[in-house]
Amino acid sequence: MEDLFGPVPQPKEEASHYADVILPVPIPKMFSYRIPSGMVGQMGIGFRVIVPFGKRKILTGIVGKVHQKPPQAYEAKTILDVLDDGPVANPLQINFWKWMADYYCCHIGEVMNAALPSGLKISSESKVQLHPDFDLENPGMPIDDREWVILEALATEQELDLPRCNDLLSIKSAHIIIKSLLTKNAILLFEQLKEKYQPKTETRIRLQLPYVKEKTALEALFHSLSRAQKQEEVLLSYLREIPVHQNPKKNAEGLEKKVLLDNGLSPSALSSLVKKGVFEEFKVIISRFEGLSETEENLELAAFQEEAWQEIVAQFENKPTVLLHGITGSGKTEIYIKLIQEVLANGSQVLLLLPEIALTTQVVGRLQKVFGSKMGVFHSKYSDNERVEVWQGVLNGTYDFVVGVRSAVFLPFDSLGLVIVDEEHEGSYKQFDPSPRFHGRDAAIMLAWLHQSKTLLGSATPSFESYYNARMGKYGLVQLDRRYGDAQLPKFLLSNILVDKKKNLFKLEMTRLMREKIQEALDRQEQVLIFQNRRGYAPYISCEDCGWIPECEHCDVSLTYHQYTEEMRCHYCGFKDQVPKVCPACGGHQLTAVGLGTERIEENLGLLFPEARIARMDHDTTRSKHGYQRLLEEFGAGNIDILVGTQMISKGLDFDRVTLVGVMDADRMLYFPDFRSGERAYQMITQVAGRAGRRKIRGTVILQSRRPELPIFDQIIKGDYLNFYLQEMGERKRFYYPPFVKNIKITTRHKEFKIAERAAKHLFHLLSAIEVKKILLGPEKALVGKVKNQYLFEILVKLDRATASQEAFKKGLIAAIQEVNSKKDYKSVRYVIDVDPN
DNA sequence: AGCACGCCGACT
DNA sequence: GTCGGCGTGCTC
Repeated sequence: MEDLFGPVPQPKEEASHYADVILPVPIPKMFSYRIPSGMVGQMGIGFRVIVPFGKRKILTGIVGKVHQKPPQAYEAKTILDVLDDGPVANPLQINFWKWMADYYCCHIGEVMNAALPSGLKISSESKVQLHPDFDLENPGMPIDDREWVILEALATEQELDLPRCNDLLSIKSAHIIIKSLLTKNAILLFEQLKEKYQPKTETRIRLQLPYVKEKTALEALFHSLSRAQKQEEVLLSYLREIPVHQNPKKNAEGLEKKVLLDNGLSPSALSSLVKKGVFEEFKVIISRFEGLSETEENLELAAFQEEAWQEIVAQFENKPTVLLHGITGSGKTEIYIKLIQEVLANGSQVLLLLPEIALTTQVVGRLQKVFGSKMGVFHSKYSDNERVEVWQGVLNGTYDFVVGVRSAVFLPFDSLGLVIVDEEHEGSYKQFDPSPRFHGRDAAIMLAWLHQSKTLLGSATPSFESYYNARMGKYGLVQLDRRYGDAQLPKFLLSNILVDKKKNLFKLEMTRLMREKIQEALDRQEQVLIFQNRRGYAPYISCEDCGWIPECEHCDVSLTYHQYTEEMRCHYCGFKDQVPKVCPACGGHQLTAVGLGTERIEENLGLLFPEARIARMDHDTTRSKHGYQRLLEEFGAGNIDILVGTQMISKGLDFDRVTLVGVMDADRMLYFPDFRSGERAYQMITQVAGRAGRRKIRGTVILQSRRPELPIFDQIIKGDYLNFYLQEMGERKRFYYPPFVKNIKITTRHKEFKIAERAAKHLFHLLSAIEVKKILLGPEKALVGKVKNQYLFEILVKLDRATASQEAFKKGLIAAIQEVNSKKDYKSVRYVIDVDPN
């Protein structure tokens, strides 16, 4: 503070500074710590700090606020250390975290946990060592046998971590013994902090300076090596790669050890040369990502794309969010590229979100050709170290443009100019399990808003929420209804399962039409995609005599039969069991698989088309990091004739030779007990149909159905999204479904049915007293009423779309949960709040 | 969420 | 008697 007379003299006792620190614990507040005076200038919002927490824990947190108000109710502990020279997160990110915690009713620590790659978190490990004043020969107090075990180990090993102590004593927790030794002043406990992120290094070799500077030294060296043939070979080989005298600079950079030894040289000869001081071994930090250079120069937009692009730019003038509704194959990617190039040229950053499955595909390769090494990829299959490198790449400006999955919204952007959410309607944008249960698209819109920038949503089949916002004028709307290169939309054929069944033409789950069309495609050497949104062999096994169905021991669901591994698995908790030989209920021998999964379709196809090469793409065949990529390459190379798959095959596959797409059970998706089932079915079928005939030949799509007369099929076939939307919206309005209301789902969870139920009822009662316009449904046993031995009850709340009433309700909700939780019967009940559930 | 503390039953 | 089971409360 300054006045006319210059700086105000500092008071004698300097005011203490405090930092409110975000810690990775699920407690809904920040924690205030005192900042040591020497540290004040070295830190601020977004810095990582190390703080003591509780009795013996040390945590890393991020400073969320700096102030000078000492806390009233307690004595603040002191920050132990600042970890970096600069902030790892900027103030804008912290605001983003706060918004997310508020909107999704979770704790800011949980948001931080999700946001930081775990490589940026620091783990603390407690270790013990002998107390320097302690005399092993003369302890001066009674030491029992188990204590001696620890002390003797410490005499030889200097220090021990806690798991090691447990091992030594073969007990689960040694802490009682450790505590006793501590009080006897026999040992000391200390914390060792470990940075998890390890930069990737490579070992390089270079010639020591004397041999570079003076030719005579090198000559003398060769002379002395005349009797060591292997070493001479190494030296010669090195000099062949790096002519040190012509190019001493290159010697300074050295040669990668692996490359040198790849020439079939002896590693031991090299190491003796290193020992002699001829070569020097050193390590350099390298990037985990290969630098790729741009290979594609200019892209040409078709006239209709150019038009759409101009319209998007124009709409951004007065709307922060624009929805690009473009049919499959209309070339949305090209439009994205042009927009991205423009924003990057202005010096701003761009984030492109893709659903998880779309990220591994051709889209990324395509973008890489255009943007090269300026583009970062943020993938869910990346290791922590790789994630940290993308994070730091954004921080230091290596990556101005990132393509990533939903968690890429947490990267440390400081000047976003544009956020694009492709396949905006995809349900997988919503994080479901660990909190924060956020929607990638909605978070992206918020993020863009915080950066004062724009969001483009792209989809062939927009979510009703976005379409509604666009039609109401809240978002801009741009339509693209032509395919690139004027490829034709596929021809749809509805095939009636029931009719074929009657005529006995329904064989191995396929109608005659389906079988004929597949055969025709095979005859023409074209490729076929078969879609069934269910993995495994069959949803369940059933006893033909008594109807018994195997169920999971821990969850309220039947077990899915996987033929390949010959076992039954629970898709909720992963429980596995062997298939019983006889029915445990009646002793019957007729156990048969009921229903249809991808595995069974694969098998059926093998029987019907024995000469065809068939492969399957689902969660089970693509579990490994490159499984997906490999299948795609095989398919692209034409080594596969028929590919069977789940939704995985509906995303981003763009292959010329696919002319037929078969949907095994088009009705299945319509019967989910969920208000979105119609929307989902439309999106799914349209999406997978879009894989057919993306080039010259017109593709064909066959939908097998039991009820082909349903209007939704006609709408899908005509591509009449608007009519489908309007019709469904009538229902949504009548029954108060989103987007007319905002949903919040609250689940209570307890290992006892009655307690979970009663807690839910109690909560329901408290919620109904909140003075906000709302509809409360429940509490009801969840659709899957038991998961992992915990019973689940759900309450569904429908709220007005107005932000104010949502905020008021959420406040009341948190208070209500706290009140229920304070009752001693319900202490161990867990609550899950899901805002905008899927 | 961890983790300590504290109060109970099943054993060397 | 002790070990270790889990219910309860706290974390700046």
